[in-house]
This record gives sequence, C-alpha cells and structure tokens, in this order.
Amino acid sequence: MDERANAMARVWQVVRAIPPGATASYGEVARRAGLPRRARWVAVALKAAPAAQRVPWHRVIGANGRIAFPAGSRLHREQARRLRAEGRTVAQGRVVAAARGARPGDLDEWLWKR
DNA sequence: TGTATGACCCTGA
DNA sequence: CTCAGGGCCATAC
Repeated sequence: MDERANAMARVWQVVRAIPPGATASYGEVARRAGLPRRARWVAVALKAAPAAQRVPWHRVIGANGRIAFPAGSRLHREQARRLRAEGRTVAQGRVVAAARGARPGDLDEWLWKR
C-alpha cells in the first residue's frame, strides 16, 4: 500500500480520536498525523473520507477558530449545526473557545475534555 | 508541462 | 482587528 493512502488513513484516525465537543485545527491534525506543515493536505484527506469511516470532520476548524467553508454555504451551516449539537457555540462563523485564554484549535483545547 | 485553486498557517505591518 | 506576503501541496484543467 502506498504512502499516500497510509497518510490519509492516519489523518482519519487522528480526527476520529477527537472527543465529542472538542475541536482541533487542520495544522494540529496534520502534526498529530506525522505530517507537519501539511494542513492544506488534511483538508484534501477529509474531503476524500468515505462516509463509512464515520470521520467527525466537523470537529476540525481553522487555526483562527473559524469554519473553513465559505459563510452561508451548505457545508458551513452543516458544520455549525453539528458543533452546536455537541454543545459548542458558533458565532459569525467562528467557534467560541471552550476554555478561557485558549484558542479553539489548540492542544490545550484538545486536552480540555479528555 | 504550466497555471490556477483551495475545508490552511504564520508572521509582520 | 484586518490585510498582504510567503510557504505548503494535492487536484483539476
């Protein structure tokens, strides 16, 4: 099996490891998957993720705490809906940090609800 | 082969 | 806070 499929599987695994209600940034996921500086590629991997893999893609957001989809798009609304369903607050396309002083995609945020 | 386009990120102004 | 600039890299055409 080639490295590409391998890396993609690692990304899905990392995303599946994000607990409900928590969020991580693309860059964070990339690092945890052993693919530093490849945040962009994480997006490609998520887009290619089969529904059967049950990858919680909605828990992955930009490093700035923003939903990456264009405001108003169908997926943007879908992601906001799912996050709110897990107890998160989304305002102006931005996910409000769960912990004071932390950013939504930080490692601190990741550990927050473990 | 070359260019354009993103579900990105970081730094500096 | 916003904006630009540079880096990154798979995909589409």
